[in-house]
Amino acid sequence: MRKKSYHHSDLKKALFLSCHRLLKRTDPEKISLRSLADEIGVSHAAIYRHFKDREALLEVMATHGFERLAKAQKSALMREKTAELGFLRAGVAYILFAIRNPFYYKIMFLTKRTNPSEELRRSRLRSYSILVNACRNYLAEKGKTNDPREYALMAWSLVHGYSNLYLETGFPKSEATALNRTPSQFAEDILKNMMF
Amino acid sequence: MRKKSYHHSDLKKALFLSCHRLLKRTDPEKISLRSLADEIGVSHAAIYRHFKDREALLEVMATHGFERLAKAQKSALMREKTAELGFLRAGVAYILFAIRNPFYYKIMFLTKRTNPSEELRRSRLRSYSILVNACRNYLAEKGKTNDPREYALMAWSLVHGYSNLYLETGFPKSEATALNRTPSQFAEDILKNMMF
DNA sequence: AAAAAATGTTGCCATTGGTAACATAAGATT
DNA sequence: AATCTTATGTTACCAATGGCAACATTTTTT
Repeated sequence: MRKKSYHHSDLKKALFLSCHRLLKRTDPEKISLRSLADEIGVSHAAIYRHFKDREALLEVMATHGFERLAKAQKSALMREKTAELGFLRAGVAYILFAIRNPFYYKIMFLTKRTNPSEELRRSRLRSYSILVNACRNYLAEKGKTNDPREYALMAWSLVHGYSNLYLETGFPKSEATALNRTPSQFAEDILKNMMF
Repeated sequence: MRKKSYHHSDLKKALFLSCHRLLKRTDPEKISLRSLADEIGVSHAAIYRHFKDREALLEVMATHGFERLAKAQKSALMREKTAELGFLRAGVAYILFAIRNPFYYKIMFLTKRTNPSEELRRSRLRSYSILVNACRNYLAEKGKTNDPREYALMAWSLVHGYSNLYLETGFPKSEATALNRTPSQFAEDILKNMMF
């Protein structure tokens, strides 16, 4: 296997993986196409053969983030027997994902994508529909008459807001420790409070 | 009054005002020091006599944003007679502020300030303490036994999350119109749902 | 084998945040 | 009033960045 073949075997995937690795510890704002290219050992302009521009690459990463989130929520849901517990766990899973993947979370939400691709919108919607479903089941199980869409949006707002406040202000964290709990226990309490 | 005096009379205030005007219609990411300087008719380097760097200027604007938000919340609170209604209105006022001042809201929250100044932290905290207070009053009025800090954080998460989702995904907006309501009516319903 | 398409490279550009060296105005000190 | 000091501008420069164009080298099609 030649070291210096003119053509990289699969630059697109290499870029994805490299970006993935960076997003584990780096603010997306600080990821430059040039540093990426350097790391891979390719010229910066090569990137444009695979992504229209910087934004396009970040969008792909955001889409991947939504897929990972959906997976985490689904597995949390399925681990529980009752719809009620499943709904609760899915909410906690959302928050845990945000806390554990702050930079992924940031490209998913905290950066406005002016013209989101079809794929990004789909993956975002899929993640939402998991929630709405869990919500519907929970409401049915409890015989509650709330509008599921309204209730789902409320739940989403709650976990999303908590996550954002955690990441951007650190407030939920300090409040949780002040009350002798972990942030995720605290989040669970808040979710329960909303539910009952 | 000479047009071209070497010294601008109050460049710091001019920068603030110019930035304020821009933030009404421009994404903070796209505000460059040079465009600001151009607009005012001053060289870009002059800015550094008044602000350490770009971040310092944005921080001042963020602080101002928190002051405006606190004002809006306070006036909403005082307009109502019962603690319950006041709490509700303050929440709606929060969301309205975000919706009406998307770019201010963004510099306040959606951009991580790695080393927030003392002033920024204070103004942020003041806005939070208004909420906690309203919350405490509401709980007392209703004879509820919830921990006010937990309840306040829940409420904050809710309105913050709703605002973010509105600004970043447009979801609350489309859901609201789908259910034949305005976003703020919808938000009010969600808040009520949380409260009762 | 020749043509075409895909994928990389180098070189360039404009924009940006930031710094240094210099210029001028305004105040303070004598 | 003359001079020194400080505040506040200016110009000139730098390095990093996203992006584009023109060119180079493979790979694929025909």
